[in-house]
Amino acid sequence: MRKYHHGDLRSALIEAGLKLLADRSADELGLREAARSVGVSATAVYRHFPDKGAFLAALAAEGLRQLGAAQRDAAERVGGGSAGFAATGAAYVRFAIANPALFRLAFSASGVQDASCLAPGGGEAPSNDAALLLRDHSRNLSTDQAASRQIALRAWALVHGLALLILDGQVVLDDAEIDSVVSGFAPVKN
Amino acid sequence: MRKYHHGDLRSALIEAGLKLLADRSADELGLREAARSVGVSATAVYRHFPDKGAFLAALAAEGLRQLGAAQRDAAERVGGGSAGFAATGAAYVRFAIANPALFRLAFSASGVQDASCLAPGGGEAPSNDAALLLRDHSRNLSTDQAASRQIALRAWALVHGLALLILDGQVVLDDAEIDSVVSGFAPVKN
DNA sequence: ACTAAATGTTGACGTTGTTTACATACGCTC
DNA sequence: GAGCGTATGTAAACAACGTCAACATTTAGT
Repeated sequence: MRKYHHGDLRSALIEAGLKLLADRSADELGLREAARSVGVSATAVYRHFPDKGAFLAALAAEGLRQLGAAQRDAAERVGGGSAGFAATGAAYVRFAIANPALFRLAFSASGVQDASCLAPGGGEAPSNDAALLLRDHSRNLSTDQAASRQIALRAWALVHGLALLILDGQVVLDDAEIDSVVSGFAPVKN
Repeated sequence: MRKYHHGDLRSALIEAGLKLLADRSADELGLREAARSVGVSATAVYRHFPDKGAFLAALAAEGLRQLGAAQRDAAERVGGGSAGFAATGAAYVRFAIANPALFRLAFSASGVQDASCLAPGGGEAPSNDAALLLRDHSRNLSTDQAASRQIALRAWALVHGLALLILDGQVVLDDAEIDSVVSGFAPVKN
């Protein structure tokens, strides 16, 4: 005997969406499918999200949160510092491998617009842990603003590219090689 | 007075597809839409492609060809060598910016499976110009196979990540800064 | 000229995102 | 507690999509 009102449909949908993203990609994920999997009618979703994009954005936000947490954990496990920086990089790539669809979604253009802490003029404080860790670690490596921006940019681009090349099957790396590629990163004068 | 037979529908569809990818993304691109835009019925497409995936794969292959050509041009324009390597990197990022949907498609997992020249054991000869340029330039920087693989990996990851971060709006860079980030790349001992 | 293959069309099926109109349940005030 | 407004869920419908099956027309080879 199901109740007419679900209780907390919004979170249930998000949880179901995350579960579905384990084997489907984000654009194979259907609104109706998500609704079906929590046992609710297709259009009930629209009481909690204006459209599919908003639903995906919510999933993306959750993905970003999980990524940040994984990175923070990894950095603390090695005692922070510059080893911690490398650890956040490896954690970034491993998170992508472990959650391909969620990772992709978190950084897709339709996702939440503000993973970025790298607007040209320094920008505002990043709103998520992943970006915050990147900014702080980069600042530790150089007090000069332009230099630390370059460091952040290169570090982010490196792990982001590596992650996606692996996800797309363009490149095949074992765990050790991931560490080696990521930690071989070194700030360069320009 | 249109003929019943089109003449060369396959190439016409590909051309139309490329044109459509200028403002739609690859999964917003519809088979029916492509067919419509060359003035042919929806199902005519199936005489030339087994399914939508095959159509997109053909577009991806063309994208990869264009990317390789742009990189080769760029490298030759600066006289090859290690400046040429940097030029291919910048060209990679600029191509992505100029053709976002096509670039994404070219490297999506469903695309042609072999942009990669970076299988673990050296792998086979790459089948496209982009990968070939990467391999050759990396080999010029180190005769040691493992080292040149690392160089290629890092270089590719850097430009790939940078390109996608820019496309996804996670990061905002002007032209000069792209050059600076890309050419600041330096091989590191690990 | 006849036939077989290649190519294009029509119509249909099941799926999707979304809208509109309607139904039910919760929480508030009296 | 009765009544009522709002939050929440449902049902039916629409257009668009990918794809299949059956049919039509054109081309090419004997």
